[in-house]
Amino acid sequence: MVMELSNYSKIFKALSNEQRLKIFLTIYRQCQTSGVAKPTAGFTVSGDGPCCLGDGSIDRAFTKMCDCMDLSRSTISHHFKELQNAGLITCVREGQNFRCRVNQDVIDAIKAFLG
Amino acid sequence: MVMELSNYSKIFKALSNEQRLKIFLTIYRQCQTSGVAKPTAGFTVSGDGPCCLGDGSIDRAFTKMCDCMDLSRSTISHHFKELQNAGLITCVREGQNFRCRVNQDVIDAIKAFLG
DNA sequence: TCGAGTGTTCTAATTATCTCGAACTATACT
DNA sequence: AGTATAGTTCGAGATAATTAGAACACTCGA
Repeated sequence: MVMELSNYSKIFKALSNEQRLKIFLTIYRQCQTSGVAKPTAGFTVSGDGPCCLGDGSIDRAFTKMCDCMDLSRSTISHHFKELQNAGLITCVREGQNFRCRVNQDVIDAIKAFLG
Repeated sequence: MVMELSNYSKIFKALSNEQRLKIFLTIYRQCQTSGVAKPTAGFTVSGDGPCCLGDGSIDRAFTKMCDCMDLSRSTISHHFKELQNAGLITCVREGQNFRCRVNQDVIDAIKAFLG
């Protein structure tokens, strides 16, 4: 996957906000295509328990995330859009909610980019 | 290497600016500890030739980077500081100049973080 | 169809980032 | 010492990011 440098900076920017990074990790860990939770290695989140989404999906993500992240719906919506815009996640509507998944290609591209 | 989530967002923030990312790549590709240029995979830089630093080191980096990146010395200095602050690079003074290297541990931590 | 729940869009305020230029400090060479 | 070269710090302006709240639109169940 070959991208412009500006794409990479855009991706890094999407992950540069701690709240947004938390959202991304929630999706990444709980909503893998394999259905298996993929633990993201080597980090701790001080003062925070696991996000309240624990049913293996991120249905009703926005509202639930509002509760556990102390951010408004509009802010969470904006963060989701940023992540989508960077190509990191894809969301498809399922009724009232969304089903989101991480684009593994992009993750792999970042890792390749970093050597 | 276990870090707080905030450390990761800090690292991503450091790489989120395209100019700074360009600086980082210049160091990464030309200043590896092995002494071997490490090509960073999977990206193109539209409209830009290779950075003018082509002698295998980044001596006189600031001034040269000013020339080829069209940024002032103070701005470049600031960007270097950001990269150091995030732990991505380490710079030691050598006379009038600096010798910089990328902290491979941090790069590896990012890759592990991304699964 | 009405109400509750969910996500979006717009607006606005606060805060942070990027950048430069000027003045400054440090080093090297003569 | 004097000069040239290198990088730093400070101040300030412009631009961008973060966030909330209000008003809106969509979906589902009764």
